[in-house]
Parts: sequence; C-alpha cells; structure tokens
Amino acid sequence: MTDLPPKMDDETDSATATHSAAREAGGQGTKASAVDELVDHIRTLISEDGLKVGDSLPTEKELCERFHAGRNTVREAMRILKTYGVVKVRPKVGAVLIDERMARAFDLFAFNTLEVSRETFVDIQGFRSLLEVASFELLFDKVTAEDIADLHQVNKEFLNAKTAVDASEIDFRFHTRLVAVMDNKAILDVYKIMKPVIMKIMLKAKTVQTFSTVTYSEHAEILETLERRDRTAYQYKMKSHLDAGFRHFETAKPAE
Amino acid sequence: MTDLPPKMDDETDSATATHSAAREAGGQGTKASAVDELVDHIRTLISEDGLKVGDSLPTEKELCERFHAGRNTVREAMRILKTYGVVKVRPKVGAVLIDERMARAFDLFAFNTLEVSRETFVDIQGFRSLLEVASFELLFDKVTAEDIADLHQVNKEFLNAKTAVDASEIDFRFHTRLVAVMDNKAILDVYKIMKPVIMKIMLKAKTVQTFSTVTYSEHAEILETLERRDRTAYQYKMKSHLDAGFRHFETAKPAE
DNA sequence: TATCTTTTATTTGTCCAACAATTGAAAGAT
DNA sequence: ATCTTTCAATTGTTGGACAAATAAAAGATA
Repeated sequence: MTDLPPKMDDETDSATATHSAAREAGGQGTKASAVDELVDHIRTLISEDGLKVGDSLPTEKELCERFHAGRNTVREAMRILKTYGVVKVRPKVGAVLIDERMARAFDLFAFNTLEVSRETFVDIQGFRSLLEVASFELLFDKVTAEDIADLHQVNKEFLNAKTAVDASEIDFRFHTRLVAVMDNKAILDVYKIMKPVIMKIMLKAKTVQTFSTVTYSEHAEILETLERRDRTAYQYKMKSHLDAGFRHFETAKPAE
Repeated sequence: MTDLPPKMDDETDSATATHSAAREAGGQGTKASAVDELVDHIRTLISEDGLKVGDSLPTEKELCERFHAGRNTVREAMRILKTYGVVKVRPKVGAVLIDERMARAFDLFAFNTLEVSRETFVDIQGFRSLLEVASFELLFDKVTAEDIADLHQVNKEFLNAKTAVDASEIDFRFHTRLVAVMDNKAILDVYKIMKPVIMKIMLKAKTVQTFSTVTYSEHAEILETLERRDRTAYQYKMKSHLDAGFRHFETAKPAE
C-alpha cells in the first residue's frame, strides 16, 4: 500500500526532458551543467528507445562515449537517477530501470535532518483546503453510495487504533479515500505525495484519544453532509475539521 | 516571493537513515557504500551542529579530510543531498542548506512529455479547473493590484508572439502568474510540473491567431472580473475559458 | 551428462591528480 | 567613496588507476 504503481507500462516514464536541465521556467538563462544535460540525454534516450521497467541502460563507458562526457560526470548523473528511484545499479550487471519514485518521495521527508518548515505546513494545509473543501462541486458530482460506504468503513477503523501513528494512518486513509472520490489520478497522486507532511500535521495536533473521539465523530458528520448532499454544511464541516487539526501550528506562529 | 526563510527547529532525527546505509540492524549485514555512509555522516553533522536553512556546510576538501573519503565520493554524496532538495551548491560559495524537498517530491512525479494518454489530459484539465476556478475564494482573498498589473503585462505579450509555441508559452505564463496569486509554493510547484501537458493542451486547441485575439480578450475579461471582485463572473469566465481550450479533446473522445 | 567449483572478464566503486569555470573578496585606480 | 581589476578559493569536469563485485565461461568431479 506504500507505493502505488504509477503505471509505467504503456506510458514510457520519467521523460520530462524539459524539467531538470532546461530550467527555463523562471526565465533564468543559467546554462545547465554537464551533469544536468546528461540526465536529460539519458531520459530522452529512455523514452526514445521505449525502455521500460526491467530494461537495462548502457554501461557507464558507453554513456561516456555516446555523450562525450567524463566518467565521473556520468556517475553523478546516474546518482541523480538512482536518488530519484528510476534506476537501480549493481556492479557488473549495470543499471536497470525501476520505479520506486513514490517510495523516494516519502524518503525525502523521512530525511529528518531538517525539520519541515512552517511555511511548508501552511502551504500543504492550504492545498488540502483546496482539494477537500473548494472541490465540493466536483466531489458532490462524483460521489456514489459505494464511496460513502467505504468512507464509513475506513472511519470505523479508528476504534481499533492502538497508537497515535496508527490513528494518523487511518486519518490519512480517510482523507485519501475522500479525494479518490473525484476520480482524478493526477490529484490523487499529488495528495499521496503530500502524505509525509500531512501525517506530521495530524500527529502534531492530536493524541490517540483525540483521534478515536473527536476526529472520528467529525468524519462521521462530514459523511452525513455528503449523504444529505448538503454542500453548505459540507464546506463548513470540512473547513472546520481541517482548521482544527492545524490549530497547533497557528498558535506557534509569531504575531504579525 | 519565492524564498522565505523557513524556520526549522532541530528535531533529533532518530532512525530513518538514507535507507541504504543503516538499512538493517541485524548485525550490520548489508555493507553500505562509502557514498551512503558519507551521506549519513553529513546528516549527523547537520543535526549535531544544529545547522538550519541558510547555514553553510564544510567545503568538499574539508569533508574529504574529516571523513577520510575521496573527493568524488564526497561529490556523489552531495549530489544525493542536492537531489533531495536539502542543499544548494554554488561555485566558490559552497553548499548551503535549503528545504526544497516538496518541490523535489513533485518533480519525481513529473509527467511524461511524449506520450500522454487522454485520461491524463482529462485529469490535468480537471486539476486546473480546481486550481483556477474552484480556488476563487482564496484567489480573491489574496489578489493585489500588483498581481493584476503583472497579469495585464503578461497578457500584453500576446501581441508580440510570432509563433504558436511562443503564444502558448505566454499563455502558460499568464495562468502560472494567476496561480501564483494564491502565494502557495506547493500549489505553484505542482502547476509548473504540469506544464508539459498544459502546453500540449494549449497548442492543440489554438493557432497563433487564436491566441492573439480570442485568448487575449478572454484573459482580459477574466482580469476585469478580478478587478471588480466579481466572483460569480470570474468563475463563469474562467470555466468557459478552460473548457474552450479543451474542446478539441472532447471532440476527439470516442463515444462511450 | 549433470552438478558443483574455479577462473575469467566485465562492470561498477573509490580514489587521485590536473585543469577549467565561477565568483566572493581583496587590491588598486579614479 | 566608488568603480574596476586582480587574486584566490571553491566547485565543475575530465582522465586514469586500482579495488571490489559478479555474471558468464571454463574446468573438475560424480
């Protein structure tokens, strides 16, 4: 359940050639480094050759010759792809394509050396508000009885939660299932990527008792508004629910 | 706007090493590579010294000497940290700590440029509708006169566009600037990542003449509703605008 | 023949040395 | 005091060398 398979089969993946190196989005005329150019070259190579998960990349030496780069440059480029979770390298056998990007995305925030900044928390919570509150039109348009039944089912799991971490997992699952109602893979994937930060927000705000009482009943009330197709009530309840979970961060906020 | 100094208090990171070094506690079974060990060393160095965003790391040479590693090993370790979005390296000035992890996480999720399925198009367009139409409350709450002036400025550039590609760049810049009004880095990052797909949608729907006439005036009308703070009109105009740009995909849709 | 062991060749991992490119800081000129 | 030039420190890139790992081939044994 950790990593959804971002479906790499038919869609040749990870070929956004215009992103890492040609960072011209901001208008910065900074020329890309040799390593970044090489990453782009390798990505276009992957997409043009139609390489899929399990296929092998050329050896380091071949990449050196093909792209006229030093071996250390090739190695740094491969190190980027390894860190992205796109390739797995073993001695002798070489580099084979994998897709562990979702796991790596979570690793970024398991990388606890730096605490997540308060601005990131605020941004993510604002994003959630957009995806779960402001989306009510699309949500009410798509929601089915099965969705609501599933959501009730997930919410019931709170009663079995032993630890706060367990409860926050369930909490996240509830909200993820709600976002899934919209039946939009792009939105759902983005929501899942935000999981580590959302979990931190949930954990910081609540204890295990809070989850099984307050959060549980708030979820139930939200589901009720969904069943009644009461848009106004849904917006109010969901917004209150999100704000409540985020209150601890606001108090820590310096007066401005 | 982009870089605000995120405060981060150090939380002693317990486990969660780089998933490769301290992978298994069972009797140090897997020997970590020198690069992974070095990443762990740097991580503990960061936490022990209490370094926060904006602080500098030691130079490559110092890291070599302190951890008895070759310079290429140090460089590959730093490359990992750069890919994680934790450090930013510039010649002469060295490596300074940043927190771009959320942007990097979204990068992992970047969409394929070459071959995008129709479902992806539909999903992205639905996402845009959420970010640009359903977001009107946040949008109207945050928008300033300067924002509107900027948007007018960007829109005027249509008149200088020679090719359809140029025009679509401007079109995307307009919408990006609009999304930027919400002052939410996470949302903005996600929108930028969708650029390849959005550009395809724009290019497929319009010619260069269409851009400089229809699109230009539609943008102007949208800005007018923003200036008047007319939420209803904004929603209607923006929704029509997005739908119009997407019409070609609906016609190509097979009957179902 | 079939299976296990050893050797071999190839590839990645690490380190070293050298030079180019970048740029903050110091020195000099106006 | 301000601008320009020079300098020096640091990162970026390349090439070479050797060690470590390992898949494949060769050899040994039953």
